[in-house]
Amino acid sequence: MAVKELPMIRQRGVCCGLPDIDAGWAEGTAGLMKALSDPTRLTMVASMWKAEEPICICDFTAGLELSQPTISHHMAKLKGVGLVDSEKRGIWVYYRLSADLAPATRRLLSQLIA
Amino acid sequence: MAVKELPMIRQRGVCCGLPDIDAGWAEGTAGLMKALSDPTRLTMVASMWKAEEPICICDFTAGLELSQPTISHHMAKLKGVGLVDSEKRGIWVYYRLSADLAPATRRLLSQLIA
DNA sequence: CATATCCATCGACGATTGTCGATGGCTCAG
DNA sequence: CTGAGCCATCGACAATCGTCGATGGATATG
Repeated sequence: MAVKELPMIRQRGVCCGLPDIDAGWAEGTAGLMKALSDPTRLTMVASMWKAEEPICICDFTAGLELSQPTISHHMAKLKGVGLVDSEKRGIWVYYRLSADLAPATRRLLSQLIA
Repeated sequence: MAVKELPMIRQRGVCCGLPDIDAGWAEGTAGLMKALSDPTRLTMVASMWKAEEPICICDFTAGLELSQPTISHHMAKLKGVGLVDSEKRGIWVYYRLSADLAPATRRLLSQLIA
């Protein structure tokens, strides 16, 4: 990321071009970022990442200081962007990071979760 | 990320523990994610990343189909989390990715922007 | 069956967000 | 000085978000 000099000459009312940024990429990536933009959801994702085994919703409800509907709501958002998979076992529902995460997403998480 | 087996036995009303996730990390990282959770801001960041030279606000206003106050508003958010630096030059204001981004943040962006 | 636990969904609420038009401060050209 | 262009800030608005209590379905126990 070498930083070039500022352009010296510029006429009023005349703007230069921007690099081409794919709108689909921006939309999709923003969706993923939005899913990760809440401390609670980030904590859940990091927990599943570090635990490397499925975690029961009841454990999140007990561990984080939030109501059960709120936990469910956050988990639904993570599921909505395909970050997690769920598995029902008896009366419990276990969540884990999706088995088929895109490699880029996996690298992103490994970068994110120290 | 080997996925272990589900716990077989579990008593009703008894929950296991969660991995320890630092609350400060969650809060801070969520803030960064929130800054990147909008397609417009993501496009701006990617533009500055790829251009490797400062970009004038007027170029964003011309290139993205949004009003000038909206562009300014988004840029202010990016500046708020320390992602960008600004430099006034005549009647123009140029923005670039912050010169002293945390290495982890830089790696994150390089991972994000294909 | 009756009861208790776990969980998702619904409906509601205040808070935050993305967007815009209007305004005013700078800065340069004439 | 005057006018015009660039930009940040303000005030407003609809939309979304995070949170909760209430409800109901599913499942296991007795």
